[in-house]
Amino acid sequence: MERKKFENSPCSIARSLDVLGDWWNPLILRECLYGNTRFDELQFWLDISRNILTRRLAVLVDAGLLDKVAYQTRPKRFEYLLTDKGHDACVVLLALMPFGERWYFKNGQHPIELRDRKTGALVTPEIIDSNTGKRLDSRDLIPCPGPGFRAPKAIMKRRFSEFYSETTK
Amino acid sequence: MERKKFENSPCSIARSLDVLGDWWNPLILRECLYGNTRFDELQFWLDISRNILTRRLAVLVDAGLLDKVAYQTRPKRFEYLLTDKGHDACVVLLALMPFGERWYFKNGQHPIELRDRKTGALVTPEIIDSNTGKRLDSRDLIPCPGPGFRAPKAIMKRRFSEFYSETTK
DNA sequence: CTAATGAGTTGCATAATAGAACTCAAGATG
DNA sequence: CATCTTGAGTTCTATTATGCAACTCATTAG
Repeated sequence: MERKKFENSPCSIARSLDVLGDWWNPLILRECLYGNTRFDELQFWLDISRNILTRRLAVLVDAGLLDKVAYQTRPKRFEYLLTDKGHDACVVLLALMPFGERWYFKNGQHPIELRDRKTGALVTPEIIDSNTGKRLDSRDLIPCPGPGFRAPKAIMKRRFSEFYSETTK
Repeated sequence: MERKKFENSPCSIARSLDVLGDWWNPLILRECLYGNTRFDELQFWLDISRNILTRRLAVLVDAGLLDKVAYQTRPKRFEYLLTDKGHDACVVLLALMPFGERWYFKNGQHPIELRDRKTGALVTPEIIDSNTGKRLDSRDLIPCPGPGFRAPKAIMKRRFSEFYSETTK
C-alpha cells in the first residue's frame, strides 16, 4: 500500500511530514547544507542505495526544497542546491541537534557543532516562543483552533473539549 | 530489507531520526501532547491502521518517549503518556509548525495555534541561536568538528575541507 | 443474554528499501 | 586508438513495512 499522504491534513506538522517525515530526506538536506550537493557525494556520505537516492532527490526537487542545477555541460553534470524553502526546512532539522545531543550524546560529547560562517562564533539552536523569548516547554501548551480552522462542530467539540467548554460556559 | 539505523551515526540529527524520522511517530507524539493518549483515540484522530499503531507505540515506549500506563484495572486499560524525553521531542515537532504554516498554509490561514495553558497567551515557536538570540539562518552556518568528533584523518579532511585548510595553513 | 467498549491480533495485497550489478556518455591516459 | 575513470543514474531481486479489513477477547452495561 502506498504511504499515507497528509497534504490535506488540517495540521502544519502533518503537512510538513509529507516531505520531512522520513529518514533520508532530512539527511539529504543536511548534506546539501554541508556542501555535499552532488549525487556521488551524497551517496558516499549517507551510504544510501543509489536507486533510493535517485527517487528521494526527485521528491525533494518536486517538493521545491532542492534545485537540480547543471554545474557543467559536456558532459552534463548536476548538483542539488537548497532553495529558500529547503533552507527553511534545514533550520527545522538543526532544531533536532540539541535533542539528539541531549539524549544520544551525553556529557557534551557531540560530534558536530555549528559556527557562523563569517565570525566563527558558536551557534546553538534553541526553540523558543517568539512572543516571550522563553524556551518552549510543551507541558505548558494547549492547542486551540487557529484562523484557518474548519471542521464540523462535533469534531471541533471533541478535539477542543477544554477550549470549547471554557469559551461557552 | 530492514530500514537503515543511525544509532551509531556520528550525527545528532541522524540519531534523532531513528525515532523521529517517520511520519507516524511524530504524529502520535502530537496527539499525546494534545491529550489523546489512548489506543482508540489515537486511531480515531490519526486514521492509522491499528496494527501499525500497535507497533509504533511499542517503538515509542521502547525508545523512552512514551510510558504505557494502566489507567484502570479490571478490565485493564492503558494510556500512553509522554516522558521527559517525549516532551523534549514534542518541542522539536512544534518547530515544524511555522515551517508548515509558511509553506502550506499561506495568508496566515493555519488551522491550529498554541496557547499557554495558564495565561492563554499565544505561543509562536521560533528557532534561534541561543548565543545571540537571533533567528537561525542556515545560509550563515558551517559545520565544524565538535568535542566528540572521531574519524580517520582522511574522512576528517574530506568533510571539513574548509575548516581544515583554515586551521592548518 | 446480548451488546458495547477498549485494546489489540491476524491475514493479505501492494509498495518501498537495501544491496549489488549494470549502463552510458565524455574525457583522460598510455 | 583502446582502455580507464568519473559522474549520474538504471535494473534486478529479496526482504520489510504499510494499509486495509476482519477477527479475538475480557469485562461491564443494559
